[in-house]
Amino acid sequence: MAVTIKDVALHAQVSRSAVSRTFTDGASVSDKMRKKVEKSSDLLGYRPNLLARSLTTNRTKLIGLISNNYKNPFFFEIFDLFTRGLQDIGLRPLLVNLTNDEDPKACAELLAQYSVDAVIFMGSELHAGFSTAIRQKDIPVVHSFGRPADDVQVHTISVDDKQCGQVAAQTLLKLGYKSVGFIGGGSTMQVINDRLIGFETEIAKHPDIKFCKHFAGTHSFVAGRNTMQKILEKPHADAYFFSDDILSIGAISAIQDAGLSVPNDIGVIGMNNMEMAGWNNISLTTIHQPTAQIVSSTIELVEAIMEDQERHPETRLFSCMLVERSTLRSNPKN
Amino acid sequence: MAVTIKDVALHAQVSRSAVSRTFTDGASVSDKMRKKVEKSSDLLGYRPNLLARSLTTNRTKLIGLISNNYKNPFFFEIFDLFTRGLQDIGLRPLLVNLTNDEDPKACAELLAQYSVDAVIFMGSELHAGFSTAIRQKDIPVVHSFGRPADDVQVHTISVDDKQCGQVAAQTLLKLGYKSVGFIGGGSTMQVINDRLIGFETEIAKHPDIKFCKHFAGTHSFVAGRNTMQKILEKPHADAYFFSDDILSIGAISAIQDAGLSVPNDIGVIGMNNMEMAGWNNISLTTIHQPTAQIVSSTIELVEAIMEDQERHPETRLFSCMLVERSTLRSNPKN
DNA sequence: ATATATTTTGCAACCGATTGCAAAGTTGTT
DNA sequence: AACAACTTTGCAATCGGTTGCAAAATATAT
Repeated sequence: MAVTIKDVALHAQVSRSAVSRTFTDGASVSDKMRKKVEKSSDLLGYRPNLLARSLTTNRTKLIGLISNNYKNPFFFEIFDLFTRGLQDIGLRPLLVNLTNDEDPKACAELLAQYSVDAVIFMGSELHAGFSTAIRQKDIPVVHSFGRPADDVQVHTISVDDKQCGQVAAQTLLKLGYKSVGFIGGGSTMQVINDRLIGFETEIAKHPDIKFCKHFAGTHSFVAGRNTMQKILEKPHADAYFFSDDILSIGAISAIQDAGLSVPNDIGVIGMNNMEMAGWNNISLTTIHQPTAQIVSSTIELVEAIMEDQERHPETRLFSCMLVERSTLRSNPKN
Repeated sequence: MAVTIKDVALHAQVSRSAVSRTFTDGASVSDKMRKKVEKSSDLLGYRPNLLARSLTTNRTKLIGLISNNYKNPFFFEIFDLFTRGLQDIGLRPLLVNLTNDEDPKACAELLAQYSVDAVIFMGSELHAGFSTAIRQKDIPVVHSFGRPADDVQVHTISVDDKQCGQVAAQTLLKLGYKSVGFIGGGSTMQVINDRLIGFETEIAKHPDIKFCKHFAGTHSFVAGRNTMQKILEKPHADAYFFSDDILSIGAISAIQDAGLSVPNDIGVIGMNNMEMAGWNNISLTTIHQPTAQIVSSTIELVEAIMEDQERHPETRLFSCMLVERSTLRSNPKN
């Protein structure tokens, strides 16, 4: 069995309180006592049991890390950032995979049973039932990389999706594209809708530009490819903005298979700037979201909320950035 | 504050034991009592605190899920499988990211402090210090998708790497390639070495075949691309077997940029059959590992070990399968 | 109805920690 | 040396549960 505080106390001939105090910072212990306890602890290999501790401190340092986006490699990058960021400050991510519509209510309950200090949801679509269930348990929630439905009050950190759409539109306009399209994942998702609004609003300022939109249903290679194949059966636009890089990559494969060229026949601009977008065989022009900043800001906010539970829900929006590569024409056509 | 067993006992006018018993299966409670308790619990919204429970049961249902492979999208697929598989049987993954050489000893200690019931390491290279540290704490470990160094005794579940190399070699031989190469990630990794051994041994049976090998240092697109670029500066083989799909994909981009064609000028066969390998614009011929089976077998083994800690370390090897796509010539050249 | 076997229940101790409080020990002042 | 002020320590209660044991309740046999 693992060595407990009792063993150390016995060995060092001191009270259990003394041992406890040397392991909680800010507690009052004399140097002499500390030395004595540390000697015994080292000898026996004692570490405080964090779960037992949590019983009295009401702090587990466990953070629920939830996502429903295990199919898009972009989220793996975010995963990496989150897990490292959390463990760097001594917090431990407890994972929940909501990919397959697992019951969000039950999942919220489970997190409560593990007394997580907070919950981070990463992904575009935060299930309303989940967030209310979790908040009802008084567990702080932060939603990152997405926007909740309008009626949900929750801390939100993401890129400015409308601006992303706007920048994409401006980029296409500047390059002289006359007929442009938007291709999104699901039509019901808030972030995708925002990107669409930003894009369409900007395009609408130029009545001579033709506009169309399509939805692929989900953010995946296959969805992008299939959607583009359908589009190519009829007359098409000369450039498309996609709500996710992975869609663009699928679409490009369809375009090329149809014997057309990117960017000569059709221009493509993606969204996210996932690592793959920079690969030389893809070289996707795309809108970059500052993932590292969003992640660290999320973690900071989580820390802050744990201190002050009453904090009012806040929204932090980050600016995007155009990353020019090779899937749009480089000069305005005239 | 959350509602506790005490609140329920008070409300239902029964003892705390009674409440506890209705929430632990196999305990002796009369139907009448159960109904009474359940009524109160439902009303108050009570769920047992799993961490408090763990104090007496010595079971947390927490499983440490460790990886040092957050850069290779193939592992995201495995991640998805593991997290879903675990939560399906009521276990919760506690994540540790070892990507950046975080101190494995400290990490092992941390997992012990959270009293995880077991640890799953997924990745090719299990740090010896880590595994001994964790086993010293009497926490069961299973290593999946990799092989530990020879001197480490630990439960191991993976594909038969030597066989993978062998199958790759046979495939190339059958298609009449006369000069073949092996391109691996790190030269020190056991799995890569095994793949090399399987490959080289098979090739060596045919003295007329030319053989060479290279190491890219790591499994990434860029590493594959750079390595191939170097190779192309001099006379090269006419087909290569890569120890990971992602290397192949990087290499293909280099080959194509050099104005050569896959498979006409150079054949490529990868390893893993990650989802991306099946994308139409890549269509990589590769060796498939049965990931779903490896994952579920790992989880089963973990459950078994938790029952019987004394179980002797065991190795489970799965067969691989060739997946033919478009990066090798389709008929023997003569 | 009584004796016996079986099931159900509550008491109290325990799991591994923390912490308020009062007693004991130090230090400084006069 | 006596006293006050402050620090350090241990006691005992507590966190939210589980569980062995004996008493109470119920079922079964005679």
